[in-house]
Amino acid sequence: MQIMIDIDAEEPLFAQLMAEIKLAVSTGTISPGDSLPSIRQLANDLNLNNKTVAKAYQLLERDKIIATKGYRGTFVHPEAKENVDFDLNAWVSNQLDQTIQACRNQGATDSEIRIAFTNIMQNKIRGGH
Amino acid sequence: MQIMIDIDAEEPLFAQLMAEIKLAVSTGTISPGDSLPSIRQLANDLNLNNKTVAKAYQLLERDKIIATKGYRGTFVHPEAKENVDFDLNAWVSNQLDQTIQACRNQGATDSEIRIAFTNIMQNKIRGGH
DNA sequence: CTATGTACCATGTGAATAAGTGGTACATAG
DNA sequence: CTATGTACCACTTATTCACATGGTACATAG
Repeated sequence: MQIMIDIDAEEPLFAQLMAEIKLAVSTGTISPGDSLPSIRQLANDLNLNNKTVAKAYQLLERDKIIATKGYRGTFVHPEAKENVDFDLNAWVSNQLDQTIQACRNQGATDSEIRIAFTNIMQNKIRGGH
Repeated sequence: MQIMIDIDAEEPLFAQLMAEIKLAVSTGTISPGDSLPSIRQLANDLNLNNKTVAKAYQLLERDKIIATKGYRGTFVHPEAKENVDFDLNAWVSNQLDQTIQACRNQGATDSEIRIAFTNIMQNKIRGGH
């Protein structure tokens, strides 16, 4: 498995790494059960920070592309090949897009939508003021 | 109609003004067909900037609380009393809240939700990278 | 000429956020 | 002791945005 990270790309480093690993899974370069390099090892090889690799690994585990087994290391998830096709971010984008379009159709300003969104994300669903 | 604006309040000035006018409508202080002070006049009386008052007026017109008639001035909308009860911002908040909770339930990170939201608001529903 | 709403231009301020870096520490198990 | 993933802490950098301000200008119609 050879991974190239472009520091100058506008795509975040952790996202690039995620994409590369997903690609490796979908192309069969790595298969379910295969072991992956440790966070520290991969960070060292790619000249990345541990946290950056850890972030990518955490998200990949959430997406059931990989599975960490604590001190035993990290492995490709048994159902990785099925799960690489599901893009959570795309799903989220679709959900949000529908809602936003509905709000716009009701006449809401983008500014108002943004403010409402921010309030919700901060659990400040303020009513009066 | 007496309107008080609190410069030190955390509520934005234009929002305060909107709330005051809505209140005046719902309490009957002003009635459909009544004329409202001009933007410049009200800005002067309340010591606000023209743009701030104009913003409040524009949003109130969108919400069909008031109706501007060009050079003839601004008036309380015929159906103002019915429309003051509908809070577009609250409706937007509800829509967004439901969608966001659904995304969270799918495992999406708040950060991911924010990024997807930002991309959509910028019409950059990027697919690849 | 005056007043209406409206449309541009621009600026400043403050807050929130993403991304990444860095360090320390922990329990686990070989 | 070493290596695993993981959890905290704090910090910098850059971007985006809401809000408010200021000025200029326009067509409209009295």
